[in-house]
Amino acid sequence: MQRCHDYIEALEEERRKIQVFQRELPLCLELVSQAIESCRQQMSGTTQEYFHGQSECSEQTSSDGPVLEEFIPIKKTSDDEDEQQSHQPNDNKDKNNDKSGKKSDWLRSVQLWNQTPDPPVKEDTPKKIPSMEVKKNGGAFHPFKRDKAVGTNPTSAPSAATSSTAETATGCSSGSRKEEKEGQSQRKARRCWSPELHRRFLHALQQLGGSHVATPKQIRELMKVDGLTNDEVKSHLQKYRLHTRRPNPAIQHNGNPQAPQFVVVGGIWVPPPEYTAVAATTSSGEATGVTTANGIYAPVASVPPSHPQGSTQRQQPMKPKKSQSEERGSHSEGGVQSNSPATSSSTHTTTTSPVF
DNA sequence: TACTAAATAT
DNA sequence: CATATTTAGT
Repeated sequence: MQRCHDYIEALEEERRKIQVFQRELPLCLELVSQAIESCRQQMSGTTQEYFHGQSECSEQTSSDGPVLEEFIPIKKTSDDEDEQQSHQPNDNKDKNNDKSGKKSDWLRSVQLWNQTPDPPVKEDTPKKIPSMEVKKNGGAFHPFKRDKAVGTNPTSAPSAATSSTAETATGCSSGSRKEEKEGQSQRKARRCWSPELHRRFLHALQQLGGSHVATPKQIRELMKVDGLTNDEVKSHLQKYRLHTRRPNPAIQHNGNPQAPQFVVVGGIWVPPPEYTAVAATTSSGEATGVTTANGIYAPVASVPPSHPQGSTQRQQPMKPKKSQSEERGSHSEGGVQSNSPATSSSTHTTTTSPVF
């Protein structure tokens, strides 16, 4: 008897632990519960020949078991995640009498956990509904409000400012108009990359050794701008890389050797070779000479060779995937960059950075 | 309409 | 994390 009792306690202890992982181990939890229950019954009715058949006993009978009240019938209705915690499969209200249904219930619930949260419910989809009916109610009414998880964040007020200069809202054309609607799609308000912000971005980039080795997360951390998210940085980085890579095919040569002493190669985007300075620390170099640690606008002094393409990035040819992190160590960019094919017969490429 | 920037999906 | 696609603002 005593042993049994201890056993039960031990099991309960286990169950407590498992409970934390209900989602992951639903069956485990269930089995332990049943085991406990079975033991209890057996004990209580030592004499009583209760035949608990297949462990199906209901717990409630005696149910001194504190347990299971966490059953929440649950239905996935609410989109809120997590609520499902307890999800005990058997909401056995009927227990004994019908053993058949049970098993299937379990399975069903298990699946739910895995995915497809709420097949049944029509609306209320947690996130984006692919499309479908979307737009139609242009605001008519959306009974269900879609709270925005992240929402609240400061975003709207550009302020943020992070220390130092308050990065005036600048740029962003048109004043702030944030429709507070909130009713529907809730697309995050666009973040405007003010010059200040971009400057920080560049700075971070520089510290990290170039747009191709820097990762969004690192960048964000270096920028130290509060409300900024990885996704925003990521997106900006993407754009940056894009711009920087193809400064502009057209211009060069075109015939006007004369006047334009400088061409706008790409404004801020094209800060090709710098980084080197910093790179010193870590090496690399990759970018030929052109020191210019410069800040943002780097007048790329001629340097025909490097030019847009050659220098900064080009590694594209092969290795399309995975790889990239390590790099930096040395790699002076195997070949490439060097030569300066005629391409730029061009004369000078001085950049001027227009505004941003 | 063509393009760009930023958000979001893969 | 890298890219692709979508949604807006010009």
